[in-house]
Amino acid sequence: MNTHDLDGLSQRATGLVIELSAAIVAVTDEEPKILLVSPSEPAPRSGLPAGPFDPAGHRTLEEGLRSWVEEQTALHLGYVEQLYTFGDRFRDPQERAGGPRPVSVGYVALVRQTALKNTDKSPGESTWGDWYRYFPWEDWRDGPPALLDALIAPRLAAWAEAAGPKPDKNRRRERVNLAFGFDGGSWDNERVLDRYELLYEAGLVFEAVFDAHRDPAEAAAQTGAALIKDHRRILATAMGRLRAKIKYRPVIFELMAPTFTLFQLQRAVEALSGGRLHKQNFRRLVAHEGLVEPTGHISSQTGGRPAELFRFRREVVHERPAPGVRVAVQARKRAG
Amino acid sequence: MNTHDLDGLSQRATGLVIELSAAIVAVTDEEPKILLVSPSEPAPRSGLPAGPFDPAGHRTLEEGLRSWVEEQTALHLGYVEQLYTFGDRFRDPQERAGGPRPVSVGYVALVRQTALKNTDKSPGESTWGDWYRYFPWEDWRDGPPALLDALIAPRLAAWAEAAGPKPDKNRRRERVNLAFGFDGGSWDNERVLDRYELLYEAGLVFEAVFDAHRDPAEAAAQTGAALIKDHRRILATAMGRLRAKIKYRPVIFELMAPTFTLFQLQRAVEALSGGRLHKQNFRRLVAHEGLVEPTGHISSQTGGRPAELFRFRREVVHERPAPGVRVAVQARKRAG
DNA sequence: TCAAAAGTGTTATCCTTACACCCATGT
DNA sequence: ACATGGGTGTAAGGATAACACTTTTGA
Repeated sequence: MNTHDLDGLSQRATGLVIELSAAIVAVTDEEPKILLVSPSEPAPRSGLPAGPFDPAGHRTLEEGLRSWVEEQTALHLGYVEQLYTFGDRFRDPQERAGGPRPVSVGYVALVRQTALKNTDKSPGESTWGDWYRYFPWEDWRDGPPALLDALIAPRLAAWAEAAGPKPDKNRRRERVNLAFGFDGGSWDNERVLDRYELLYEAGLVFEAVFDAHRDPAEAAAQTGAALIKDHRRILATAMGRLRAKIKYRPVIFELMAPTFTLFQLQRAVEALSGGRLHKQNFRRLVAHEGLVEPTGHISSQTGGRPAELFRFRREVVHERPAPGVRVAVQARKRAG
Repeated sequence: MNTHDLDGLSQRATGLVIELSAAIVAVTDEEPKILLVSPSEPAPRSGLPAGPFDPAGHRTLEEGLRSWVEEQTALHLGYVEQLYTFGDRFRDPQERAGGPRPVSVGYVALVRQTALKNTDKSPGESTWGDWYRYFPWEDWRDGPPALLDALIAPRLAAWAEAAGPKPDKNRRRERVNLAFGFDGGSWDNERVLDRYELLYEAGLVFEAVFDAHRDPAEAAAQTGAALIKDHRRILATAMGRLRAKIKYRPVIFELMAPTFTLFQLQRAVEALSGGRLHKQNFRRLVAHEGLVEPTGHISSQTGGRPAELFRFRREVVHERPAPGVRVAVQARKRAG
């Protein structure tokens, strides 16, 4: 999945191609995972499952996406949601080399842990990767990531104060403080894209260095692993959207096995949210909101006292206007 | 602005064109307005400002949109947000006639009331229209619209119960009840798109009849005024997004003059939300959230006791994680 | 004088958050 | 015994929604 594949196709003539890309998310062993494909080309980086939209063959954009994913990963998608359409010039180096102008429509899809096993032996080279590998600064489950104060804060400060008119400096500083909660502000776990875009603009992610054809040695300043094209941007959008959405739609259950303990559910929410939740209140909350119902069965695989297994109560969508795990991630105010 | 314009352009060869469309919203005299252009073609319907994305000339999608809007309406856009990308086959009748496959990227833009006057005499044929003209069932400010019980409910029920396997019927009935709050459910003012899509699928909006090349006499069942192509769908998306967004982002102030009374602000929120708010609580809320600050000036144009003029407190975005007019539209439980 | 809108005060209720504490299992 | 996770009770504080009521203007 690479713009090279398109040379010679009719899209060439127009200089315009729509690429459909999917961030496919699962939660396994309490860790958030993302499905990746490794292009056969000698590319050093992997990417999301993706493929060009076929105006003649695809009835809708989403259908086109589903067929590409099925072809590349032998995975059948359930929940799929469109995220955003990116069309910035030169996010794909192929474009400078005379390739077509890529416009990419990003999607997020959720699959169950059980589906994961089935596709371990999938065709092609698709693999599951830890999504925090690409955004280490987004994982606050063990407290504020050291990376933030050690590397990101000073680098972004330097970028914000760089040469230029004063209003520009102020605006940059403002954006940094807002997105990262640096100057007394608080960390908003939904602003994943804002943060990634700032790091990109400041040249602190590999993609930025690469896209600008600057010295790859600068990649030493690299924060997180890179993906091809603007796939990491799509992944950031997916993360932000999911973190927002679990609060008012029961999407988390798309990631769970048919039955689960409340603790497993909590871990899954924490995995996406990137923070810890208050156990007792979490349990009361999901019960109170009518999101789950007991199955009567017991799991003894807990490592402690056996736990009751629950299932998702589908009826909840009729009872409440916005059913979701409306949990406040435990406040850990950053120092300074 | 019409796919005809594209014939002969390079896009022709590919059968693919990206159309950029904007729902430009303002609030004047307490009424929500939408900017429309009337194509010079002998089309019976008007549409949103729109134009094709130019891969060679436009640096980003949003920049392309802005340049088309400025060209067509002489209006400079401030706040702009991308909504969704639609690519369903045959939403544009031109496509059946051998035209290129249109993929449209929809945007919503907000402009101030003051900007409105400046463009009354704009070039081209752009005019402001009442947005509830296109969605009469969305305006609950004077109570539940009669249209709902009189026309929409029975027609949708008939559609849901139409021939087909039982699971399909159930699913259709479910969707209708959820979207319109018919069966004891409540009206969620954000589900604008869900409702429009159902009406479209059920053949109850003009566009559906027209697109399917069915007897235009059926347009008698028309609910709301029609727009060209899928522009009404984009407008529905814009409405839903705005109604959601005013609750957690201070976007409403993009529509207000620099200073305003609290009642004007309330009316603007009501105009978008389509419902009434509790006056006393609204005032306390915006004050309490720190969204506004008094200017010290007084307006006597109120029709009653003179009111203090307020302005938006920009600093609020630093103080709260999600500043917005988090108001509950006054509950008017539907009968039945 | 009356209608219309600006404002203030008060209360009951619900939700959130935090803390304390006991229960059952495996090692 | 103790670590780990399951599970219950309760109380303080804040936000919300619904009232009632007074004030100030223009027609």
